[in-house]
Amino acid sequence: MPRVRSTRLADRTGSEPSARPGIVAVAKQAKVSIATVSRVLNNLDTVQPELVRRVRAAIEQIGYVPDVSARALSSGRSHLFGVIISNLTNPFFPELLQNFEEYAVSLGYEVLVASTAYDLHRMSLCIDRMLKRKVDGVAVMTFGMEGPLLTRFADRGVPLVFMDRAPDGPNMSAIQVDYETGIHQAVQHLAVLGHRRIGFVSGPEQHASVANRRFAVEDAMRKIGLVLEPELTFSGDHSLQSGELALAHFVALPKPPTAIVCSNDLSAIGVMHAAGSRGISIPRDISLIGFDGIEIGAYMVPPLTSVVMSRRDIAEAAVNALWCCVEGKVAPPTRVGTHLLLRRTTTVPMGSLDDLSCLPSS
Amino acid sequence: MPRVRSTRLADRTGSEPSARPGIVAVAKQAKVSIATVSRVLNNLDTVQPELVRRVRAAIEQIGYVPDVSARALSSGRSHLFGVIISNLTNPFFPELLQNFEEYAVSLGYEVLVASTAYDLHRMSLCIDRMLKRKVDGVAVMTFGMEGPLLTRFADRGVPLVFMDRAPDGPNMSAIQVDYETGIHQAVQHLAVLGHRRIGFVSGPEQHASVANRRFAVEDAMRKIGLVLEPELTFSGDHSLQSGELALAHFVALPKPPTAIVCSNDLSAIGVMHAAGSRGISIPRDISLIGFDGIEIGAYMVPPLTSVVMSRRDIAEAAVNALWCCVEGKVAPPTRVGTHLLLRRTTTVPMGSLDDLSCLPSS
DNA sequence: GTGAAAGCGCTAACAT
DNA sequence: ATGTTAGCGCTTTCAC
Repeated sequence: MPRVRSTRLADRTGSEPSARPGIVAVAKQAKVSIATVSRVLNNLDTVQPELVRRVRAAIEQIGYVPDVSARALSSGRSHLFGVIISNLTNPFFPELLQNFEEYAVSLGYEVLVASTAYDLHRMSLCIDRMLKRKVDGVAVMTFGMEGPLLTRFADRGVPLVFMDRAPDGPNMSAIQVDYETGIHQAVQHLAVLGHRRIGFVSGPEQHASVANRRFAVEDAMRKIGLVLEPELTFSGDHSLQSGELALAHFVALPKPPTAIVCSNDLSAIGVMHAAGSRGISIPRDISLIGFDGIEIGAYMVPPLTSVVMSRRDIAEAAVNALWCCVEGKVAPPTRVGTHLLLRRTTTVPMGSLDDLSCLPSS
Repeated sequence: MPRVRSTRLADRTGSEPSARPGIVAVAKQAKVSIATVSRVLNNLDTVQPELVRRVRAAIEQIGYVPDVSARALSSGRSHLFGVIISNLTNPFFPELLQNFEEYAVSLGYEVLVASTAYDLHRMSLCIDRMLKRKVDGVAVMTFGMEGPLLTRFADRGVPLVFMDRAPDGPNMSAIQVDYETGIHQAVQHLAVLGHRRIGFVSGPEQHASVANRRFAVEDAMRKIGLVLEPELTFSGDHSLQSGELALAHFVALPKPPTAIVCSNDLSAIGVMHAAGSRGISIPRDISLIGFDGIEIGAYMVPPLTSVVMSRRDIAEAAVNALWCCVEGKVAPPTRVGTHLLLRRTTTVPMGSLDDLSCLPSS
């Protein structure tokens, strides 16, 4: 006995919304079987051009839109990519997401965003959400997705892409980022200006992509005969607040650094803010370099010098890795570059300026 | 003849991912019918407690996760809410989205984000995407969704929620924002400081929520005997860049304003930046008030005074309106408040300071 | 190359 | 209160 499903919809709207035409309607209109329509929809080049034309015309004519749920149910693929990030309010992520969305959509996918706020429970919930929606792949842009949590994905064979380092596994891939180049440029730049006491504000180092930034800084300093002093290293969490704390820590030191490198722009902005409210001038008193190259950095006063990492490149690499996995193709290894973007938060260190200004009077 | 669908998955992963248990497995395990399982899943309180317990236990035991596609296909509801915004890179939207997501998820919904970049073609695409995924409702947080575009939603009976003003229709609702309070406070504050020439940087006024801000400014000024001069009104687009242009415009005037109110924080930050690069001091030379109260505003140097509008309230009102529509309930009318958040970008106007400083020497 | 038909895993009508 | 069963709109096998 036939059910009258459309009643529900009609009830909701008051006016009768035209019942959405299905694949059957298209088939009828084009005088072909639904199988053929399906083939055309999926570009299975085993259909005669004439039939393709007729089907296309029919689709156009009756305004047919395929039903994603039905397709997902029967094909097992949701055409959904998940993105797990820590926090949307760090401008880096929206910028990343914007690109991710654009590229994913161009490939016929939608994006499901979930933010963890670094909270283990919320992380677990995020995974549930992704699993429930049967995402075809997930880009994990936060840390803490190890061990037991990860196996939930692995068990279902969900492809995963990470930053920098992926756990072992058949469906795991990683986006390689070349931190060295940009960070070496940054450290070099400071050294050339005359800085020797360089401080570093780190982020949540559980995340490989964050730890690697510190390694790159240490490495760059070592290469020019400097060391990253433990007291000049502040462990933050990439938030504005942690930047403030970092500055407070540094200026309380007997010998504060003359320059600070931050693991991300948000902390750098925090440093600027804290400096401003203490009457410490950036860059006159302390030079500052951030990391990420977020747009708003250019609008700080003074504009923030930063090591730029292309959101677009990362987003596209991530989508691509996922897409390749789904399609059974091998994702080409990607390496995303970084480079120093000079703006106005660096200058020669305090001391050297004093020396210069002393010359005339000596 | 039985198909062996799982082969595909197995092929993908190499190792055999345990076939996902379905509702049948749960029913078998709990020794009830699938209908009962379905009832438990949907909390249809017509099931005996004992059976509920058994079903819950079975679900737990075999790690059952309902299949959303199947559920969507058969129930006609996707449990997906769409959010259409102009641009993710304006910090206001991520902050809004974060709250939207949290609340929607707590109600069992996922969020599909689409950004239009104010581009008509992309807008149309956004609607296609939403329709294709059969979202149960859409929050439209950008302008340009009028007429023909909107009817695409209306035809399908998709509930819509807007800011400030909703088109007529059975499934349309609007979040009322009380701009007056906050903006009156802002204008009042400037007036009390002594400002008379107050400039206004507007946004894309096609959007009611933007136009209303201008009205509120005009209204507030009128109430204290001032008028918003046409030459002191700059029409921007809420971007950082348009803030820069605005400042350039204002300072080129024979009599520049002594204070500027911006339609959003991003433009205000643009104004600050442009001022900084011209050696114009905020607030000494020009006082500045933004709108939105985005987090980063507090980290500007000096911290940006702004009219705050709660992202949480707006997000929750939006989700709630949509949810009520879907559930056939009547959404209670919401009114979101605004208020002035004093930080450090306002002070007495230049002239009055001069007067004071002249006193001793006269 | 094309069509007929069997499910995909649920929900909801109907029968009990 | 619980079970039985017919679809939801597709994809995909299999037969032609």
